Amino acid sequence: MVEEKKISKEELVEKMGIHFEQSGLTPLHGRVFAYLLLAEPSHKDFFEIQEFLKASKSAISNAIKFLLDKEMITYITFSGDRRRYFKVNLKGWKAKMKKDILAMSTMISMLGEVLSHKNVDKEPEFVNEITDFRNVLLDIQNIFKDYFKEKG
Amino acid sequence: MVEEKKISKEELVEKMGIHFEQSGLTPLHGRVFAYLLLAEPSHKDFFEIQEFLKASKSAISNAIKFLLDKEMITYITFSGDRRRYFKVNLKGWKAKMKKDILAMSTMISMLGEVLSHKNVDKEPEFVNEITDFRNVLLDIQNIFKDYFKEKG
DNA sequence: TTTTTAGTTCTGCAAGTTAAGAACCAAAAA
DNA sequence: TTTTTGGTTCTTAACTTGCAGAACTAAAAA
Repeated sequence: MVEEKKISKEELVEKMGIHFEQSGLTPLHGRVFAYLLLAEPSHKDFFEIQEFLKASKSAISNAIKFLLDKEMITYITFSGDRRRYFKVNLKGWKAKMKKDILAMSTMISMLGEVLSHKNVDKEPEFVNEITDFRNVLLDIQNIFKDYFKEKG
Repeated sequence: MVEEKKISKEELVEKMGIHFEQSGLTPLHGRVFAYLLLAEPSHKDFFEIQEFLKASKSAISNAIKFLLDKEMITYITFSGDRRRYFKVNLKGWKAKMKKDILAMSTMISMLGEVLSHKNVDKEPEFVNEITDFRNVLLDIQNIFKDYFKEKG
């Protein structure tokens, strides 16, 4: 049975690129990451990335620099070959996600400060709503802590 | 015992504003929301917001429009008073957060497409890593679904 | 009717961002 | 030593954003 690949690599890179863009990367950074996710073999050199994405060297260089810095990609090398071969770093990506999720703690502590500024007697319903919301965040945070404790 | 409020309202608005900015709002949109979170009473009119934040009418108008559209705030009115009094909408905020979290499903389905493009025989370890990562996302999504099913 | 209030919408600009192009550089090859 | 390879860094153009200011509008007050 021949497998049908409904959507081309190019199209999928664009589509995923848009998603990464929406989650904070620049269009090109997103496309570089998407390209590497789809790459077969999973490691590609500078020129292959540049050629596929038809972008300038400087843009590719900066994208690689950025993604390396965020630990969303790493690279491997082969002896007798000066080029670096870049590939997605799933561990780094996961760590980043974990960090983003746990950034919730900032919100939790800020809501704590908000509550400490409130006069409970004045608008008890509103104070309760904030408290409840903060408790939801605390619940979620604990669920995650448990999950990450168990599953890394 | 007299309560000491360590940090001023102004400072807290700036601090929270920066946090909201980092999570996608513009600086001013973030500050308006932060101001309303701290407001006592919890509803403030256009001019009070403008005065506190020292911003232009148009900027405040657009911030309010934006936050209303995202359902992060609502307003109440009082008979014989034409002004609208804006206040944070905790239900709407929570709903937005929930929606943002469940936007993860886009990533899950994209990784599904990535996997369908992969030749499993070629780099089984990498395919497994992606599969594992996708499963983590699925786990997290389910944890949220369960939590929200139980606790609203 | 005119004026004031409570905003909204339009216009414009300063600041920031994205990516291109060219100049540059270090290591390896010739 | 010179040239090529594999990039990085600097500069710049095009575009986007965030917000101010001014013009505008509809409802209420005078």
